Amino acid sequence: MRGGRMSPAREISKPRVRFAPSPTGRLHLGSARTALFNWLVARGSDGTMILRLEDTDKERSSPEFEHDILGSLHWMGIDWDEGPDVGGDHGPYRQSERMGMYGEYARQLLGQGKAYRCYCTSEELDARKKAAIADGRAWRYDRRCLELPENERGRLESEGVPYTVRFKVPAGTVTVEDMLRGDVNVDASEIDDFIIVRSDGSAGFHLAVVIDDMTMEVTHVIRGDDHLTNAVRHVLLFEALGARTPKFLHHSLLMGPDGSKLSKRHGSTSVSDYREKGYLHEALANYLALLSWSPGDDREIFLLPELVKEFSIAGVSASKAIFDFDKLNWLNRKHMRRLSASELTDLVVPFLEREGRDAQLALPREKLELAVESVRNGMEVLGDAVEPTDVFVRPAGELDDKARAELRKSAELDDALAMCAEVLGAGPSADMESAERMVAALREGAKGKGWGAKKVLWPFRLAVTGLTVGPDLVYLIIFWGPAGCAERIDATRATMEASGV
RNA sequence: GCCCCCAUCGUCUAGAGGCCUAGGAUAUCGCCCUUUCAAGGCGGCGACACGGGUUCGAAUCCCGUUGGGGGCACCA
Repeated sequence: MRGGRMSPAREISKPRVRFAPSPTGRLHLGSARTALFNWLVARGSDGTMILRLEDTDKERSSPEFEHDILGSLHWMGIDWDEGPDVGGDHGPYRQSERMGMYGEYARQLLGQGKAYRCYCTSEELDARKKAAIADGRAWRYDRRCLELPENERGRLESEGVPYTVRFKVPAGTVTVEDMLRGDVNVDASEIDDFIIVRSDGSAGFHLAVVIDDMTMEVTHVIRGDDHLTNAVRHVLLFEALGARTPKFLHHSLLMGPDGSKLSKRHGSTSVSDYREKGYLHEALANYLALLSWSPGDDREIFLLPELVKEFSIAGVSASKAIFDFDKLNWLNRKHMRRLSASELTDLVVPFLEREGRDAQLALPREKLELAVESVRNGMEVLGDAVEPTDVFVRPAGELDDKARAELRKSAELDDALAMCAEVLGAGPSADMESAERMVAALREGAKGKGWGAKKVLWPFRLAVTGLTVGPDLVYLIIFWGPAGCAERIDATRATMEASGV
């Protein structure tokens, strides 16, 4: 928490914040974190959350991605008060629908001499840039079109040569007031005259963002560190437009395990990937919040409402955040543990469906819940319930090789299994308590013979399930019932005899 | 290359000049529990990047170095 200690989120009075993704891909984990920070600030201080789609890049934007972004946000529990789907007083909320507005402001800047037309083509620019770099000079736009002779300008205009509009960066020092990093000062000479209107007449990113933030009355711009230098341009634009500059907070970027910006080569990076993998939305949101934010004490498990209550900008760190898959897994476990058997089962069912586990799905609901419950502490993600619950739909008497070998090794197998049959015969009921009593009785029985408990319990597992690994014995007893278990043991014996033991 | 940001265990972090022999979590290792796999309990390993200041005293403040990251598009 080096960067700065500003007022807690709830001390900000009615902020208007926005999350402004561009629909050029599925919602990235890093963007989700940005959205979460914005949302926490809004919800923690009676503010307004705005969702704005920055879809000015027609080539790369798609409705499919837009759908994924809204869906992923909703899944995480993030909502908004104004946005493309819910409307609001400052709409429209898609930049593609705001183009007319940008044109007006661009004309205003042009009229005031704060911007100028540039007739340089991309090719010319490219060539001059290459030349500059070859000469070892830093390349910045050379202002050729700002200094165009009048007659030349007139000729180009009358010929209708396409042009871009560039912002005329004034000399001086620009200060970005960042809530996390303090004042960031940059000399304007570092910034070249950037393009605010493209040659096709559409607004560029910087113009669109600033006009939107201005007209949407955004008070706090919370976004990634990668925009810190852009903020310099934005401050310049706000000033040129005579608008109040919002407060900024540039949080650190999400990195992969190797320390570079989290990207596909580190594995899955979209929220929907994690949803599909079987992570709980509570766990993902919790984890994302914990990257760069800390409550200041040892607590780590938070539900969204608790996060809203606890989150404060003062607890946000300015340093890098590496995405740690292990810790996410741990948090997912923690959050799964809070779920009831019924809730967990609801979440597991789609995974059983996806894997075509018809047999499990055909189970009566309470049996399925029991099966899921019995394997829950082995689960890291929801999909982990699929394979381990197979044990409950195995045919009786079917042995895998390891189980068969273990059974053969057992010296007093017949005695042990006879004891199992006896104990199982003692009770028809199949609740947790009586199942525990039966296991206890098996232990007692073993003790009575001077054996360790394993001598009886191990063959019990092997004979009932035909496998060497599986859920706790009490679950087996409840699932099949004492009589069912006894039958399965008999079936295993028959198998053993048939194979000549 | 230029500009900007960042710097505590492998990772996420606590730390607001003396509460620091630097705390927690995760990962890892070991032990315990134990019918299997886990889970759980207990314990171990493990960090203030470096160098200068300021100060009675620095992980904390300042400067420099190094390292990492970001930006320098008619992408956002």
